[in-house]
Amino acid sequence: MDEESSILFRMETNTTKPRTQLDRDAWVHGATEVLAEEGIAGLRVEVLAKRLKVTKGSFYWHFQDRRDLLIAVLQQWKDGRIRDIIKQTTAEKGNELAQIYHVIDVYSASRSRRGMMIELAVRDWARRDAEAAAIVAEVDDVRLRCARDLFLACGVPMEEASSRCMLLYAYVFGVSLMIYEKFDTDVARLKRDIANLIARSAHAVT
Amino acid sequence: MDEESSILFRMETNTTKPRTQLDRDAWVHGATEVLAEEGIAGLRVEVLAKRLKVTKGSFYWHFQDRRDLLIAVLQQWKDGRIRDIIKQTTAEKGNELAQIYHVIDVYSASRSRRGMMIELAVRDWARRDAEAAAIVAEVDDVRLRCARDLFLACGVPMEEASSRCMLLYAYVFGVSLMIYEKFDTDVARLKRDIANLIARSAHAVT
DNA sequence: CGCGCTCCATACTTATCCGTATGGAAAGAT
DNA sequence: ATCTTTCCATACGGATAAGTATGGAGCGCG
Repeated sequence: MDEESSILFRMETNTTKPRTQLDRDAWVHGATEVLAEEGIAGLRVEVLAKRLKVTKGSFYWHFQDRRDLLIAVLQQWKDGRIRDIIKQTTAEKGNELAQIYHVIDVYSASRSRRGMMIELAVRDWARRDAEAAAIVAEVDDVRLRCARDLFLACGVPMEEASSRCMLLYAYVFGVSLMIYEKFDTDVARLKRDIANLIARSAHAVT
Repeated sequence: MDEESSILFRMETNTTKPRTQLDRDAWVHGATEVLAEEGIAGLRVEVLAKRLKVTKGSFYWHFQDRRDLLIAVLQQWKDGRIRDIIKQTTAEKGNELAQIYHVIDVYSASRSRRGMMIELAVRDWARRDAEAAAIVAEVDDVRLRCARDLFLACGVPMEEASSRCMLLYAYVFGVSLMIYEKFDTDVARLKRDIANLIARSAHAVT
C-alpha cells in the first residue's frame, strides 16, 4: 500500500462508526422501554433495532424470534416485581400501617408512571396470552399475600385483610387508567383520603 | 341467447351469493367487537372486512380511513357509556345506597366482561392518543359526578363522597385487570366485602 | 323500463414487518 | 500474529396492511 492509499484508507476508517455490540440484557431493557411507551403492539424487531442503533442481525443472534424477546421481557418484569413487592412489604415491627400507606403511595404516584405503563401493557398482553396470564397471576398472588400479611400484622381479621389488600391493588391499577384531574380541585387530598379509606380499619392497632 | 346458454346463465346466478350491503353502523358494531377481543391493534380494515363478509371497498365507501372508523367507535362508546351512567345512577329517592351497590355489581360482574374489555381497550388507546384521552376524560367526569351525587344523596359529606366514588371506579377497573382466583377460597364473599368497604360510610343514612 | 345514486369488489401501489441465509467484523484465546 | 468464536449487517422472500383507483352491482325513483 503506497502512502496516498494508506491515507485514504485511514480517512475512511475514521469516519466509519464502530459497530455497536449489545448483550441480551440491553435488548431486554430497550424492549421494556418501548413496552412502556407503546404497549405490546409497539414492540417490533426492526423498530427496536433502529432505536438501539443496530440492525436486526444482533437481535436474531440473541433471540430465536420476537416471542423469545417478549418472554424474556416478561420474566424480567416478574423478577423485578416480586423483588420489589418483598422489599415494599417488609416492615419493621410496628410499622405495618405506615408500610401500607407507603405501598399505596408508591403505586399511585406520578413518578411511578413508567412502571405503571409497563404494568398495564403486561396486563393487556396477559388478557390474550396464557403464558403471560400465568405470570401475572403469580405476581398478583405474591402481591396480595404480602399486602394481606401487612394488614394481618395490624390486627385486621383475615377476611377483612383479604378485602383490603385486594382493594388496595385494584385501586392503584384502576386509578392509573382514569383521567380525573378536573374532577376535584385538590387531587392530592383526594388520594390521601382514599388511602385512608383503604388502609384504616376499625380493628387496626395504631 | 339460446336455450343452453340461458340455462347455464341461470345456474351461475343461483350459486352467486348476493352482495352483502352494510351500513356505517354495522361497521362500527363489528369494529367494537374486535376491539373487545383484540384491542386497538387488532382493529385492521381488511381483517374486519373479512369478518363482516365483505371486502374493504365497503369500508372505504363509509369511512375516510382507519382513524375515521376508530373515532366513530370511540364516539359510539362515549354515547353508550354516558347513557348507561345516567341510567345506572338514577335512583328512586331513598334507594341511593342500593344503587351504589348496583353500580359496583354491574361493573365487577363476570357478565360484563365484554363491556370491560372495550373499556380497557379504549383506555389503552387513550394513553397514547389525545383525542381518545379527551373523550375518556369526559366519560370519567360524568361517571364520577353521577356516582358522587349518589353518595351525597346518602348523606355522605362532599369530600368523602368524592373519595368514595373515585375509589369505586378505580376499584372496578383495577379488579378487571387482576388475576386473583387462587387468592381466596370465596371470591364472591371477597367482592361483597369490598363493595361494603366502598359503599358504607359512617355518615350514610341507611 | 332507464337513469342516477349508493355501495361494494377487486387490482394495484407502497410500506412495514418477521424470519432466514450469508458474509464478515470484532472480540477472545493462544 | 493467527485462529476461533461471538456477534452484527445486509439481502432476500413472503405476508400483511393501509390507502387509491376503477368498474360494476344493486337499489331507488320517475
